[in-house]
Amino acid sequence: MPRHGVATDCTRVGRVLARIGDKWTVLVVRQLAEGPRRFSELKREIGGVSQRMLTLTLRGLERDGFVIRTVTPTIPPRVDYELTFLGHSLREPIEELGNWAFAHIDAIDEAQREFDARAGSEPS
Amino acid sequence: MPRHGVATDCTRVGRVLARIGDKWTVLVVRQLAEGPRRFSELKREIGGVSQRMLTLTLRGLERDGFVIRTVTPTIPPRVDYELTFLGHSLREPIEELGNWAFAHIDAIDEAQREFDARAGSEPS
DNA sequence: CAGAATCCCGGAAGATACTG
DNA sequence: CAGTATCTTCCGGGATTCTG
Repeated sequence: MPRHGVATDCTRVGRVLARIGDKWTVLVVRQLAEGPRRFSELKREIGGVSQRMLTLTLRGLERDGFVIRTVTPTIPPRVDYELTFLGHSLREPIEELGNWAFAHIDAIDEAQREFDARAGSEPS
Repeated sequence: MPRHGVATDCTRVGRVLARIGDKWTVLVVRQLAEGPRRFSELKREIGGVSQRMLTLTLRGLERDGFVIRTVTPTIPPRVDYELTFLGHSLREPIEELGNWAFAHIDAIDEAQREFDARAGSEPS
């Protein structure tokens, strides 16, 4: 069993964060967690995402082994995306983060308000 | 107790991810987890970070209430940073993520190699 | 329908120089 | 020592257009 502390190897955590920390990945994973989705379904359900970014996000997830892309070569074509086992396992740490965010978001908000108030009233 | 699913509210998770998902935050938190640090200590220990980015990262963490900044107005000046209680609580989800990353990084690496191999050999 | 290709902009982030 | 200021470069990401 490898012994590792607070954040394990920086590089590893950094790479994972670089993936799930981007703008759309978490939203996509959340939708796919509820079942397979077509491209247009994801686009509609997520809302605010461009085709380009949805494509890039899905490609990244596919490359990392989080998502499987299934093409049905009909006309018009149909493409389904679904989480792999690895993709599903990613839900746990994301959910943890979500729970943490839910629990502490108010404290963060207030800290920000206080900070901004101080910054506004004590310039040089 | 609020009931919330996979990723809680997107906005909340998104804001937290936007903070800890940036390039340097996790590295800084990891160092501060081991105890208070001076600016130059952080800069040296982290390595590769510019003064500018370290400053901005610390300001962001301070604003969010994760870090306390203590100035000792000597000459030369001395500034210490330390995690707040909120900051320490952030270590848990980060560590979870670290553990997850540690456990699955090999699978991700191989998925990437396979994907890249396919992409290289099956162009139109 | 599901993208690929192209153009474009704003912000992230690095390098450098200066300062209390 | 611990920043701030400025400049520049780079890239994420949006809008639009085209295609099998």
